[in-house]
Amino acid sequence: MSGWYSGRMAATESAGTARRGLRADALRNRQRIVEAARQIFEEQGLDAPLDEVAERAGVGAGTLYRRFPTREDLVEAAFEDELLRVAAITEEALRREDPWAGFCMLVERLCAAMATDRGLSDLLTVRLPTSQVAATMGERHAQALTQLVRRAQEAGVLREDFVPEDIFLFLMANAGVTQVTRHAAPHAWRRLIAYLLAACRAGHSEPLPAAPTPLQTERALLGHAETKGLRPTGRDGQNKS
Amino acid sequence: MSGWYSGRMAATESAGTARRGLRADALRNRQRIVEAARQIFEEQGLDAPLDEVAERAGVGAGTLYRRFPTREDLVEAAFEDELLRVAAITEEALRREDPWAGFCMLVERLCAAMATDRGLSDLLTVRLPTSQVAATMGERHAQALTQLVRRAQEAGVLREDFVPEDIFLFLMANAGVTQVTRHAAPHAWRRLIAYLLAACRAGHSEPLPAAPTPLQTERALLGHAETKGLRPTGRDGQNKS
DNA sequence: TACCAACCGGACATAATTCTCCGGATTTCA
DNA sequence: TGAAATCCGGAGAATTATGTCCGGTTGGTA
Repeated sequence: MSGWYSGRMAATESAGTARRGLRADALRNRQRIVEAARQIFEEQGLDAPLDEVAERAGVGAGTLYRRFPTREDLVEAAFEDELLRVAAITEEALRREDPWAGFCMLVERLCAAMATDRGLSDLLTVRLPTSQVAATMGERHAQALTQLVRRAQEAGVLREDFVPEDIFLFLMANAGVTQVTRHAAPHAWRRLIAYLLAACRAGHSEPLPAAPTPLQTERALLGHAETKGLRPTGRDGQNKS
Repeated sequence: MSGWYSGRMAATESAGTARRGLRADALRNRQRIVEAARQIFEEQGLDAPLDEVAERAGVGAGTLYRRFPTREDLVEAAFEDELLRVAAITEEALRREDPWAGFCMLVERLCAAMATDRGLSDLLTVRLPTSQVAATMGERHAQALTQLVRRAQEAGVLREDFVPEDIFLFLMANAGVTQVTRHAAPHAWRRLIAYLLAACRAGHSEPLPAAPTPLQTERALLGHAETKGLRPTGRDGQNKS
């Protein structure tokens, strides 16, 4: 949103489409498209119709497809800075002195980011490996992640059989919860994570965040069903055959 | 598959479409459609194209839509017996003497059923409240569920702040994991559930099932992305603009 | 200022899915 | 057996999303 294109990255050119040599109006439109995509993806997930992105950006569909030939190109451009921010979480967690606090921080911050951004949620689970950005980011952080886990285990606060891949397991679980509860019980995922962190800890068990009420649960499921593809089916009367 | 239509249910008529008074060929086709739907839904989830159901059933699209005007009608008919089987799990768990074993059995069996049946997974999370069957089944078992939880808590083996709604939380999390890992790491969900059960228990922590290897994790994500909407995009060469 | 290359945008072709219509075939019952 | 009620099935209209094409416009440069 702020400095999504900083000059130092010009060499990397990770977004798949050349940025240099663009005419002024082309560059302007590119920015508007990326910003619109970021919003739409955050609201609707990575499967959102691209025409809607073009509309919000105020450009024609042709402009969008010319600049970003595939959906993946657009996804990469839209989440470039967001992924950097996510990546920074691991390093920030490593800077914490308390190994357990660092570990919890990683899980909680990752899940929190996914809870507020459907696109990011898709990106970190379903689509992770199809994205070039994610690949490089994953490389860059697999090491930090392993380090964070090992440090907590050596401190004796994390169970020995925990493996770094479990983080992804947790992210998938988190995605499953947020996908359904996002609107009616936006904090349900915190309870899931609290359970999982309690299970990771060698011993102990801390009080859980409030559970969603039955009403919240019901509305979570209902609301999500309405949001997804379950429209009134278009049929008005019975067929009189 | 075997006795999905037992005469004693004729009074209930829960499937939304009348079954009595159907001509012989109509009834035959109805059965074939329901069986085909059960298979397709199990393989592809509840959003599978209905034409595919018609094709596998060996009937025309018109026949399918005449018998089941909405997708929900077909879903209900297809999962009628499956839901009864799921419902029986709770009662079976209650018949176990050990409260903790009963509780674990409930969670594990529910999740196992979801892991092998995409349609059931959808039904128990995303679409649960839109289904009439699920509503009645939910009524019937909310009580047994509460009883199972309370029993375990009174025995001192289940943490006091666990609530029956947490079961749904676990199911959503399980759905999130199985959705992604179904093909490449079909047992990843067991590890998640083991974590969650460990967290539920008041104290203790048992060894976890094997974690998915990095290769499995990668293939899980890749395979799932291929299966879902990420086809080759239809474009072959670069656009030469 | 004037020209050309680059770019814009919407109309259009394509594809997938849902749902309907109706001529023709089949079953049932007298 | 024969007629009438019922049902079948595929063609096709409507909808939604994707990706392309081309006439017209704009920005940059001489």
